[in-house]
This record gives sequence, structure tokens and C-alpha cells, in this order.
Amino acid sequence: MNYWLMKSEPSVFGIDDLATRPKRTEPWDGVRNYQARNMMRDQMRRHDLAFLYHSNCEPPGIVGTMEIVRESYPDPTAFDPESKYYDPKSDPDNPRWYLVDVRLKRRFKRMVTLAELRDRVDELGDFTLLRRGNRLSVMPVEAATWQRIVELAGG
DNA sequence: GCCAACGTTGGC
DNA sequence: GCCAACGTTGGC
Repeated sequence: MNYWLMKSEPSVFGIDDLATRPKRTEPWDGVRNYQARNMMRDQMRRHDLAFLYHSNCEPPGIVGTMEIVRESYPDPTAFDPESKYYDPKSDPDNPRWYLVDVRLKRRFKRMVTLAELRDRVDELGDFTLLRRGNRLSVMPVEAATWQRIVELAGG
């Protein structure tokens, strides 16, 4: 069992959108960063859990948890000229971008804000999200860090 | 809106 | 392979 954190801008796609999807499930499309892609493609397994993090909003923070319900497959938006995520260099015979399907597992009763996480950096171990200059949209989370944040959210 | 930090691109 | 220019992310 691995733990992850996945960022999304709520103005584009947030927890309210995920909550209203059929089976509360959605393909996590549009990731166009190789490091993030590699983690989704090579390391994410069915039943892994991920925090849903709202970025580029006020306030930013973790709003709930998701479960990986389908392992990686090529991102179809990369092949669609109408999509804002279209990438002409991604060939269906040799796809460049991959995604996983996620299902909303739990909406936190209260958001755990980035500011709160920063305040508790000493309790959270090595947490990529809090490293200076970090911009990864998909990142691993250590089990102990995961547990601590779930506690902060109210169990 | 600003801007630091980072990733990508492309000329050489 | 180097690196300057440019684009993006995302907190503030």
C-alpha cells in the first residue's frame, strides 16, 4: 500500500466535481510532467490512497482522500486536438502521457490548510509538499505523514 | 498581479 | 552538451 498526494486547481476540477461524478470516479487526466507521469505509470497500484490537494486557491490545502481504482493507461486527452491537454507528440502507438482513475473516498470535515501543514512541519517528517520550490503535481507521501494528516483532519 | 522556482525548448 | 530564453506553477 502506497500513499500519494495529487494536486488540482478547484476552479478547474475540485472535490465538488469529483463528488458528483458517477461512482465518484474520474480519470486524472492532463498531467504533463515526466516525474509525475512516471509515478502514475510505474508506481501507483490499485487500492493505493491519495490526498486530494486544492492548489492555486484561497486557502490551498488537503480536502479529502481518494483511492486509485484503475492503474495506468494512456491519457486520451493527449490524442484529442480539441482538448486543452492535446499533445501532438503523443502517438497512440507510443503514448507519452499516462493517467490513473481515482475515486473519492472521504471528504474531510475540515480542510487541512497548507499554512497548518507548514506550522507542523516538524511533526510531518520528510514531506515533499513542504519543500522549497516544489511544483510536483503528484508526489509520494510517507505512511507516518499520511497518518498524522488524517489525524489533523479529525481522524 | 507579482515573482521565485523550476521545466522545456532550441540555437549553437 | 551547454545554456539563454521562455513558459508554467502556485504561494502570497
